[in-house]
Amino acid sequence: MTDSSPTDSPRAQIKRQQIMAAARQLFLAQGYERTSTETIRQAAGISKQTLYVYFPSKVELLSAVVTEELAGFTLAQLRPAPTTLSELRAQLLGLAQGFTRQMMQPDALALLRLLIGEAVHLPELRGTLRRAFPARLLARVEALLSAAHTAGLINAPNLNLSARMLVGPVISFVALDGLLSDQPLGGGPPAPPGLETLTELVDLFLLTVAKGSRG
Amino acid sequence: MTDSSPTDSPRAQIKRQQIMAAARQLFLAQGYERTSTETIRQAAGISKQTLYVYFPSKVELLSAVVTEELAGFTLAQLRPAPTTLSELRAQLLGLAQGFTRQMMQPDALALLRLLIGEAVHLPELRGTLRRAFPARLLARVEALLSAAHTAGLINAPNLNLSARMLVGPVISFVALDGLLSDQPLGGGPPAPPGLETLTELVDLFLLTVAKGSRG
DNA sequence: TTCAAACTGTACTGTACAGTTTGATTTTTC
DNA sequence: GAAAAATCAAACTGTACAGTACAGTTTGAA
Repeated sequence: MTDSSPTDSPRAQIKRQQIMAAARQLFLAQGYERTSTETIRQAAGISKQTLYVYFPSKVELLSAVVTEELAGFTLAQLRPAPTTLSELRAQLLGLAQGFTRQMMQPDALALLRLLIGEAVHLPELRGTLRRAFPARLLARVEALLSAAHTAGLINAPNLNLSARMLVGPVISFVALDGLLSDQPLGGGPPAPPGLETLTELVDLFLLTVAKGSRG
Repeated sequence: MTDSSPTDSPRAQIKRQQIMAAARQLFLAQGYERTSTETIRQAAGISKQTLYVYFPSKVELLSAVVTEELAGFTLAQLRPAPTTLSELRAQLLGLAQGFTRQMMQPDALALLRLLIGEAVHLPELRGTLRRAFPARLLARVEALLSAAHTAGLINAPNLNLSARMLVGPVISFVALDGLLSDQPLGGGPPAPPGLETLTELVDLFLLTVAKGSRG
């Protein structure tokens, strides 16, 4: 937003990245309030003045970090609409697997924690919530199911609820095992659900949209 | 824990509650770091000295507040093991409904936000996570399904995953619409899913554990 | 009336922090 | 090699905060 960089030269870009990398690590590890600009400047190896040349305030630095971090999350490639149940199954599995793999990383969980805990109190981050990863997954699955429904593959009168039947269990792994478990911070990442579990989940899910299962 | 109350007289109990009520409101609205002991003391209408007589530190006050708040959440009464599918259905619906009704309250969401955002950084709260509400729901549903399975009502080789198939979608409402939506803070509570939606959800879920649907 | 517990207000300690100012020094660019 | 841009260190401003010290006041029961 407020681009107070000295120039937009490659040089300046690099410095920006250098500052953001340092800030990123600290914000994710300690949270926003517990991280001081002094610590950030030390970690970035620059003077305080330079920091404020590149970012007008601490909160704008956070905003830049979070925005970039969020942009790093990707959902599995959008593929052509499925024409068979087996294609649908494969696409759903791909989405579920890609999501959990990325999300169960310590950094991803820390980012989510940061967003959930701080965004309410920081207007600068408010809009970021809408673009948050789990919400994007729900939209994507809903679109996929809609296509499958149009193609006559499945039976789903309530698309949003059906999407939640798949996305919900996936989120439950992240939320319960990732966000709400009390493992010590250094104690390695929480174990993500295995591929077999996700396959089993997708198959259970397909039962709920199978043709003929309801009116 | 550290009980530094002047006495355990009813009088002291009341004062404790009075302080905790003020702190509760502030912590939930603003978060831990953004709430000062000075503000708490003002809201409680007492002197700073008194506050520190009843609670040895700010973080212990938070801990007391969170612990009490969490104790206020209840799951639907434990009922006798279901003997018919229709009983199972009713019990599942009761759990899902009770959970969402409580959880979609602004205060409940704020507490969850506080737990997720702060507990990692405050050893005093770490253990509280294990007792957090959503995790309790999963355990309860799993136990219920186990009983139903023993009674021969359902088919569920993977009890934990099956429980997640119900709990996950319920959590998805809280997580996506409650925690990760960016509605302005004063803008009323997020709309909880209606009873029809939850009924539909339970029925979809039952398809995944219906006898005969898989080996 | 006395006594003890609870409470008050105020001032204070020590610390931490975001952001600014200054004036000098380095680095880049032409 | 000079002008311009970027960076630096360090001191400083103003504020905020957790927790303590203190000296005096209220309250309620014996």
